[in-house]
This record gives sequence, C-alpha cells and structure tokens, in this order.
Amino acid sequence: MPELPEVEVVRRGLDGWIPGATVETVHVLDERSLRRQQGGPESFRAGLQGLRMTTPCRRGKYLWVPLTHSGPSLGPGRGPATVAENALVVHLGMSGQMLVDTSGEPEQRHLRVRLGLSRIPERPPGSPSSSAPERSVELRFVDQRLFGGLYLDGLVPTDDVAGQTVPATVAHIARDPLDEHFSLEDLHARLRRRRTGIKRALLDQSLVSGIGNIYADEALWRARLHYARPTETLNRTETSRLVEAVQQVMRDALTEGGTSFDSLYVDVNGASGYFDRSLQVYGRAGELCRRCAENGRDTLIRRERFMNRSSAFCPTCQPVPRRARH
DNA sequence: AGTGACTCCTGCCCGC
DNA sequence: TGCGGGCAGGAGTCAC
Repeated sequence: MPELPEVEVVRRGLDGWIPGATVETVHVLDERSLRRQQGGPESFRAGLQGLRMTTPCRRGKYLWVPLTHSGPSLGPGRGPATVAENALVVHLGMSGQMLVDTSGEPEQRHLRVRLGLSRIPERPPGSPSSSAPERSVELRFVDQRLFGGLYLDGLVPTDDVAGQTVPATVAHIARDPLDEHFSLEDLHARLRRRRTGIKRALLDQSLVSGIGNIYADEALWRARLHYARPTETLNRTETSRLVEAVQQVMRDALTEGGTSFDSLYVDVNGASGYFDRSLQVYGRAGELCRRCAENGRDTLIRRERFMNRSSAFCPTCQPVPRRARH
C-alpha cells in the first residue's frame, strides 16, 4: 500500500521523464479514476491537453505535477515559460501506479488513464545522448481498487512558506516528516492540544502527513509507544523519539524501495520486497518480537482491531498506557 | 472537537 | 466448484 516512501519513489521516477514534456493526448479508460475531477473527464482532457509538465512535487501521499502553457520552449533551467497556476494531482490510493511507458507495452489489466507525452527535451539520467529522434512517452495510471485517482486543481500559496504553492485540495494536508519545512515543535504543540490516541493522530493527515497504517505501527514499535497513548501526555522527548522513528522507517523504506525501482516501471506491488525484510510488527502477529528476543524474552506480536483496521504491536515493548485513548 | 459510520472498490481467501 | 462473506485500506463526508 503506497504510503509516503512509495509515493516518493514514484515522484523521483517521474522526475526523470516528464519535466518539459507536453501532454498531447488524454485517454480515459475508466472515468471512476477521475471521480475528484470537477467537470468530469471532458474538463480533465481540456485542462490537460497541450500543457507542459514541470517538476513533480509531493506532500504526504499526494503527488502533483505543475502545468504551464507551452509556448516557445525556453527549455529547462532557462526560466519557466509561464508560472504554473494549475497542477495534475495524483493520489495512488490503495493500489495506484504511475507507469512510464516508452516502448508500447501491452495494456495493463487495470489501466485507467493514458497520457501521451511528447517533445521531451531532457534525456533521462544514464541514457545515451544522441541525435536519435525523440521518443514519445506514455504516462499510464493503473489502479486495481480504484481508491486512487487523477484530477486537475488550482495551485494556491502555502500559508507558511513564501513563494511555495500546493493544489487547493492539498492545502489542508500537513507537512510530512521528510519535508524540509516540517516542524517538530509545531507537531508537538498540536499533539499536546489534542485529546486522542497517538496512532489516530499519526494517521490524521491534517496533523502530520504521509503515514499510513503500516508505518504507523512500525514507528510506534520503534519508539516503544502503545497506539492508545493519549497525545496530551507525550513529552518532548517522546514526540522527538516518535518523529525520528517515523523518519527512520520512511528513509529505510525509501532506500529499499529505490533499489527495486526501475524508471520504466514503477511497481507498487514490488514494495512487498522490502516490506518482508524490514517490517517488525505489521503482518507479524503471533511471531516473536525481535527486540524482545535479543533481550532473551519471548514475546509474541499482538494484533488488535482498532479504527476499523488492525494494529500490530509488542505488548512488552509497547505496554498499554494507564489511561488509554482510542 | 472528536469519533464512528459509511462510501468508494477489487481480489483474495476462507468456510460451507 | 461455486458462492457468500470478511478483510484489506486512504480519505472524504456526514451525523452525533
């Protein structure tokens, strides 16, 4: 399931291909992937066709590509032709993939949207610079469960960093822990004001973004905190420990996700490769806690129903707090 | 303000 | 074998 690291892997993959490309064709195979598009598929097509894509951005699990009007090309690094006012927003949901196709692969089973791009002035890293004719590239949105989607949205200024913009529908999403402007102080203050449990808070994208069920459980285990710990009782040290755990687990996943990343094929399911290797609690119910085992204790990872989903934790490392908040 | 319920979906896995 | 039910989950919306 794509959380921040998976989305960042996709963003980096796209960054090697799409900046400078113009959207030539738009094929919507399944309108349900455009559920969030105002005005439906027609508006989507009209608002996208002929526009030039710039460097993809990300906040939490949201990905977007600012769009500029293509005029006479100034080329990358020579100043934008226009300032981007709109962006193509991508959310991968549960099962979304953004694939770059350069060789006319057969259609994937759950292919929902195809964007034909052309006139790519930049060569992808590592490719031979030659005078060969520029290949056209197709961007494919593949999504099995249809929780994800694409839509166009206007860019609005952020309220904390001058000159920075985000899509209007992403403005309520908090900065994620890998964001250079992420503030530990601010998060700590907001957690202290909340009256809820820590896992619920971690999953609240308006408080801190990018964290889903898997990394929430992993980070809580690393920080030795129980999921029902009341946020208002966290001290500075604990918040700091938790944030470091979140950052660490995300960076680890990013590193490993990066190794299996092929710029031609961004496979979200391929994420299972590193999940298996580095997960400590998620999906390990009934198995031994590795940290306890190192200390000579045999504790089994427990799984409980929580928030209509599952929570995995070690009952020894993460004892239930005296006052629990769910 | 916080929280639960519901919705959107498909595929897989279980038990009968 | 086949069918129904449960489960998985991100996030928006609505009700209390």
